[in-house]
Amino acid sequence: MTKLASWNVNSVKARLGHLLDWLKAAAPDIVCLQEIKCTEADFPRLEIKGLGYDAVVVGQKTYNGVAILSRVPAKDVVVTLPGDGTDDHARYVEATVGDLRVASVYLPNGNPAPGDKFDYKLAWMKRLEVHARDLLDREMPFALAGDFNVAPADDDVYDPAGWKNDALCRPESRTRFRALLNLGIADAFRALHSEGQRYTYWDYMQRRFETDHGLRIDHILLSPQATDRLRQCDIDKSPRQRDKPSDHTPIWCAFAAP
DNA sequence: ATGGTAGCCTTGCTA
Repeated sequence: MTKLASWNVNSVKARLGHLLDWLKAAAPDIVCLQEIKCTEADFPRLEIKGLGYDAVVVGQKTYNGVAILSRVPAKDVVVTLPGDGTDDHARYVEATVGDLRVASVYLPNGNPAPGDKFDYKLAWMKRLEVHARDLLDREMPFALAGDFNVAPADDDVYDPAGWKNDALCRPESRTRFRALLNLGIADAFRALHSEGQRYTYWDYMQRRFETDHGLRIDHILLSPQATDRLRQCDIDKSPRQRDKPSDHTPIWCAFAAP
C-alpha cells in the first residue's frame, strides 16, 4: 500500500516539531504540505531528510508555499499552475512519485466575496480544471491533494446558514469544485464515507475545535486510475488536538499496488 | 455589527 497525505501546516517552521512527530507516527509515503510560509532556502530540509523524506518545495516569504515530501525522490517537477504567467503566488507544485503524479494544491481562500480575491479564486479554479483535463489526457494515475478552500456541500460545514456567503461555501465556488469532479475525478473521502460533519479545519477562534465547529475543505481528488486503487481514506484529528496546532489537520488515503 | 486567534513581519495583512 502507498499512503498519501495532505496537511496545511500554517507555517512549517512553527509546526516543525508537530510535523516530525506526525511523520513518525503516521508513516506516510507521500505528503503534500500547504502554507509552509517560507522560502525554499528556509525550508527545514535536513530535519525532514533525517526521517527519510526528500522534499520538492515552492515557497515564498510570509505567505502561501507548498511542498511534496516523498520517500522515493520526485521527478518531473512543475512549479506553477499553468494558465496565468502573472500569478506569482506559491500555491502549486506537481511531480511524479513512483507511478503516481501528485500535486500539492493551495487554492486561494477568496474572501472577501464578492471582490478581487474572489475573482482570483474562481479564475484559479478554472485554471485547475483546464490543467486537470490535460492530466487526464495523459492517462497516468494522479492525485490533487491540498487545501482547496471549498466545502463541497452543506454537510461539510458545521453552520451552513452562517457560512453561505463565505467564499469557502458560495455556490460559485461549489460549482467550480463540482466541475472538477464532473471531469471524472473522485473526492477520495466521499468515495469511502457518506457521513457528514467530518471536518479538516477548525478556526482558532471561539473554541471551534473543542466544539467540533469545523469545515471539510482539505481534499484528495483522484483520477479514475488512482480511484481504482483507493482502499482507505480518513482524517487524522490527532495533530489538531496538540498545543499550538495548525488550524488544519491531515487527510490521508491508501492505494493498493498497481 | 463586532471580535474572537495565529503567524509572519509589514505593529497590517492573510487566513
